Amino acid sequence: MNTEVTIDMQRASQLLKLLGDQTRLTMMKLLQSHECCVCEFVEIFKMSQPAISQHLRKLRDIELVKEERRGQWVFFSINESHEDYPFIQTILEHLPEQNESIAELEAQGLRVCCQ
Amino acid sequence: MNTEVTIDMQRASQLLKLLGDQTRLTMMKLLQSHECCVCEFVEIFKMSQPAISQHLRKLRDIELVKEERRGQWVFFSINESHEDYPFIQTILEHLPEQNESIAELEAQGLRVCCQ
DNA sequence: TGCTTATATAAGCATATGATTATATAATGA
DNA sequence: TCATTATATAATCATATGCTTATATAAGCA
Repeated sequence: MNTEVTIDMQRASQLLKLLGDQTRLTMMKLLQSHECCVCEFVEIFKMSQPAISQHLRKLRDIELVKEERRGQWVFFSINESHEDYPFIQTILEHLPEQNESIAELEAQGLRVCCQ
Repeated sequence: MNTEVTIDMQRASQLLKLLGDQTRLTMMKLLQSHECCVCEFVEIFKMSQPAISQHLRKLRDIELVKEERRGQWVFFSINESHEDYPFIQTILEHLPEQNESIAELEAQGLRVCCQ
């Protein structure tokens, strides 16, 4: 017995199912270190815009990510205040950094900055 | 950057997808503290024997669990030597103990012992 | 040997999932 | 205002998933 907060099984399996898709899992890992907008994900994953939006919607529906419109773009970021974020975080910690994808974007001049 | 071993994204999402089913996730948590045979799981989950066997097969196919026949019964246990067991373990640590199901089994005299 | 219990596996089926295509909405800028 | 760019959403579809039913296999026991 320890003092850690546990998460109920139904909730846990729901979260794991969402992370059990390689695209969404990679999105979450990426978002841990960088905010990204939809068109950046489209580039990174070489996937259609609706496909990307639908993955992001699933992550947003259970509030794992937050969205914020800035001009034309909608930026997504990790919701660190999520009740289950500590759980999510320990999972993501085991995954390799995805900085390469971001670096590629930058190299191609496709990284979106809107400050 | 830390010294932790990471697990590639494809492998990670495959494992998370498997754990993203409440039955299999609960099986894994149970198996962490108790070996169980198929008929015990049938009782615990109130689920058909083929359904249980099929979940166990998926867990066994990627070697998250080991099986061992003892007489009529086939006992399943966690494969702690699995390359990715540390990853699995950190996930399971966040989940509530499932001792109650085992206790119920024992109360009903349905716990299988074959020594 | 034949019956019972435990388990595995195959086939079938309903639902879930993740993509595509088409279209709507929202912001920007000429 | 109109065209362009970014995004969301709806409809559709192929495939994956998880269950059921039916059946096969394996061990124990009378």
